[in-house]
Amino acid sequence: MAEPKSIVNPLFLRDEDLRQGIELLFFAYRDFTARGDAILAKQHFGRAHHRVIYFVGRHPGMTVSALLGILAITKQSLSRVLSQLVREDYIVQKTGVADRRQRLLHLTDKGRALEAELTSEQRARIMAAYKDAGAVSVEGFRKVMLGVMEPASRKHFQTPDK
Amino acid sequence: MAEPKSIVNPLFLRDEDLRQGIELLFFAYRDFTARGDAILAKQHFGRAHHRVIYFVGRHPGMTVSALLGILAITKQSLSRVLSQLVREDYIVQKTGVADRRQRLLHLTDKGRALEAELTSEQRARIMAAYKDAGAVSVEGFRKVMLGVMEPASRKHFQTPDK
DNA sequence: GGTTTTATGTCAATATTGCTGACATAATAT
DNA sequence: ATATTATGTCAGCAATATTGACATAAAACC
Repeated sequence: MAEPKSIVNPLFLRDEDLRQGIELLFFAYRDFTARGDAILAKQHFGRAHHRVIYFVGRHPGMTVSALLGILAITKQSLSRVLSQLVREDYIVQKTGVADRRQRLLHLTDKGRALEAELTSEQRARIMAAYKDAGAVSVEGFRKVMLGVMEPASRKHFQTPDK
Repeated sequence: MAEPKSIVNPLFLRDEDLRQGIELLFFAYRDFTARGDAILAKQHFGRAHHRVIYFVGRHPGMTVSALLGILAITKQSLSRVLSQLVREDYIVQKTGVADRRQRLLHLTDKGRALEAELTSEQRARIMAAYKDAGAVSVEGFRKVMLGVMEPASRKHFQTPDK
């Protein structure tokens, strides 16, 4: 046989490397979310609550539609989680001024506190990994991750100000 | 105020960059698994079935314990999925020779076919991203991902032969 | 001004994934 | 002979997600 693929593909595109890529994503994502899940479980919340809190914290005043667009789940799925968060005073919905159909989403103080607790752990994890790897590696990480995601998802990373 | 953090942290460790890191992981992982989930749904399987098929394909003859160690779930959770896959002839269990308590796991032809269908899509996705990003970026990606995961998970990436 | 579309919410039924706890069997190790 | 290990299974529970159907209020269109 004499390895036909090694002629066609550069060394970093061998089947073994691609499988390693698959596994890097699996283990990194799993470990990345594990701690947050544990914190949430104490509040009887799950990862879905975390995502909602995270993105509402990131984009205060966002609409429900925009959140649905980011999370890519159905409104019925979001509804339960969002209702809980509103009911338990982590999120408030303010009627839109320009468009009164909209329920603009904001974190409450309680919501901000939980967001900080959850995100700080993940931010610390990313920071440690970035620091160890160095700026050049971080740029490579960024490029590969953007390549892995769907083109539609990349628009969340356009940097208008940078 | 005059941005005290920008003095302490290099440019690539600003809060904005760390948040972007969190989001890169979220979107990349979500999009990475979406297509496979869709294929599985037709078979009335889910992502858990994919993971089992993937790792059994990767390590033929592995024990149930080893699989549990990799997936980091309970044996009860694995049991349902594994039983289904055995019942529907995707995986066979062979009694261990040295230790007859073990049920060594192997894919059947049917299992290998499904594994190929699922993995080829993900491999193609990784390959495209790697190609676009280039070898240096891939090495950076690798470093960051290893940094993000738990030390215990890193042992799955030791390269005894390379 | 009447019709259509949009933004949001809700009810009901279902599937998948995970958990804990309890118990069982067979085989290996001490 | 006893303890431990590898594996399996039953039962119950919780979280996340789905589809489908229906409802309301507000904006947009003609």
